[in-house]
Amino acid sequence: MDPVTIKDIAHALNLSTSTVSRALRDSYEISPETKRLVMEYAERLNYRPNPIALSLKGNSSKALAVIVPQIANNFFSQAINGIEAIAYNRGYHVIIFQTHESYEREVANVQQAMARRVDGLLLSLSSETADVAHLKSVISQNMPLVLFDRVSAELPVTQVVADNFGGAYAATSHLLQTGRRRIAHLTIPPYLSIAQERLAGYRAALEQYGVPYDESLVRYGTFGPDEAGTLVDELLALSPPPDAFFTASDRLALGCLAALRQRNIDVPGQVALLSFTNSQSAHLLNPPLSTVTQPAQEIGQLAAERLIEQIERKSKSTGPSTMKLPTTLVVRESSQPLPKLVI
Amino acid sequence: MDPVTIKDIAHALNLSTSTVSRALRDSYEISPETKRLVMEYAERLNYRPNPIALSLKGNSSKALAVIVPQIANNFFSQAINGIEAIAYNRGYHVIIFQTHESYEREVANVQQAMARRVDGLLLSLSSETADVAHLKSVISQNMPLVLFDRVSAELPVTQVVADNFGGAYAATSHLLQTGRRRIAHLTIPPYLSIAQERLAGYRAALEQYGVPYDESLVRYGTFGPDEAGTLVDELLALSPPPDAFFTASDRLALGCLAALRQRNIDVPGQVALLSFTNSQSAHLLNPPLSTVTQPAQEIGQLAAERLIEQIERKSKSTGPSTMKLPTTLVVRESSQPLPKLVI
DNA sequence: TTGTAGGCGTTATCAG
DNA sequence: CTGATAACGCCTACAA
Repeated sequence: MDPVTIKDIAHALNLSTSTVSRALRDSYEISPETKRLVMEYAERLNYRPNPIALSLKGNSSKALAVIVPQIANNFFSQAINGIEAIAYNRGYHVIIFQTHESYEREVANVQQAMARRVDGLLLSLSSETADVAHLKSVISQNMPLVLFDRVSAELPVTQVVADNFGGAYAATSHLLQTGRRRIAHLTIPPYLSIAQERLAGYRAALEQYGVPYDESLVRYGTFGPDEAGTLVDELLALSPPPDAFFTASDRLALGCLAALRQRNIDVPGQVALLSFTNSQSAHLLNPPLSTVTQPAQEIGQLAAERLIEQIERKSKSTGPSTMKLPTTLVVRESSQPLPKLVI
Repeated sequence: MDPVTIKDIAHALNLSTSTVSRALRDSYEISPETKRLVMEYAERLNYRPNPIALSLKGNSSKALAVIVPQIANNFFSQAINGIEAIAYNRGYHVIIFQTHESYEREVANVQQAMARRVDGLLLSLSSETADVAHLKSVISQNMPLVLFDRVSAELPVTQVVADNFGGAYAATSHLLQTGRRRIAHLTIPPYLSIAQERLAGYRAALEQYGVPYDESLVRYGTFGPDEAGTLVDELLALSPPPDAFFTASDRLALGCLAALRQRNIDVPGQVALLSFTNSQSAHLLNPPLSTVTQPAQEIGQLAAERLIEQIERKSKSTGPSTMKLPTTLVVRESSQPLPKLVI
């Protein structure tokens, strides 16, 4: 019960493989009669061209590689959702790789994807990645590449990100407007572009409000298990302690909230909490979590669209560009104005 | 800067392609000297065999298809995480397809995967899928297939699921033990194996406690947006209204909680809420959500392992079997005993 | 020990 | 209009 090939059809119909091939592609040089014959027979046998043979021939595999740190993460799973939707519509398949935040794994995955002869690469950097030589090599081999979310300014490629600066600025401003002055920033490893941009937005807002930047209020997580507890403790030990937390991810937000609750810190009475997050249940938490939301699915879609464009018209007409999608600040109870102002 | 091929190496070294091929595979019939030469040169040029050519030749693509209803779903993204981990270790790649709960899309995806000549299929049925002819055809073509989570008894293949009956039984028993008697069951479409098993567990527990089964307390969602609100309203309109909700998914649990809260229903005072869920923040909700958790990642891992076994020793030594992984009931505040017993 | 030839499924080129 | 042939990259009889 092996798959039907053109050869099978040719044999059965006493035609040559080239005639059958042309008939199937509805070539103008084939007689209507023969076309009909071939088409019908192919239909009956449920003929499907072998995409592997096509790839080998045409140098196009109709497959995209998606390389992300973690699939089991609200942001990335939503982004992949967007990518898959676009890819499917354009006839591409999506091959998934996880780096598990490891640089080595990222390099290995990129090589594997190249070896697979994918038509293009969508990538979000691991938190360990400081050196992007492996991606420069990808570019020098003319492999279409689009970065999303965690990008690198060193790479002259199209990049799709959320407006992290704007989101962090809005978040911090909101906290300042509601009377907070000692705003801790709990964030992800500093190599990451998004960490830098969020930090910049945070600092810009502080400056705008004349609040001096205090380095000791900024802490970097490392994706370790239960790290939020430690960081929260360190911050609470400061004097004066923070009156607000601005966290940079789902994980940190939930970890931070759990830690605060466990230590019987009143949120938002003692400290407010506001986070970058794509968690579906932010509004159901106690207290509801104010958030800056990234349009994860749209980022995935846009990145996939740009990649496919790049693949299909290999003309370098449009150079690399960075596309920023707006984030959404949603204020929920947890960051409402302080009853009595601190300072 | 095209990828290096065996031919390139052969040319450069004045050897034939077959010699190079054999040298690279470390064949015994090649002189150590030649081997060294070839190996070193290949190394320098960073030669990588073209997997597409290998596939075309060998009939093995080293790729697995994973077909799920939705990637952006805690359960599935965790399961895929497990799948990818195993696949990566065994040298397989993972190609992702989403059915978006559509039967047609599922059929199309299965065909695409077959056309891609993947080595095996991991699938979780869409909620619309009543007819599994497309999968019988997969089996009849000798394509390795493993179902997980949403399975079908009609198919003689290996299936990996959580103990849905046991989980539902434990959940319902817990609610009964804490004094609830009118337990509503808000669940997913009835075609799904997991819906049936959960319903069976629910009924078994009721029977065990001598509480008559009331069909009007069971409602089926359809993955529509904001459907929980309607269902909750219908249930609350019953007389007597339910004193507990047992929901079958993340989505339903969060939707239900939001609806209850919006209607100012005290949870767990008026109604308790307990759910099948893989949400990472169940313990942070207000009130903390008691849950039955499926070992999503382990299900993915086990399914991938079984599939790869099946692929690699094509011997049909081990027939199809159904593997049930235990679920975990975690009781949190929301289903604590009722202060005053309802009856 | 190495080389030659054929084939995996398809398409493109060139002849009839 | 249709057919033979070569090629994509690799492997494997079979020859030498």
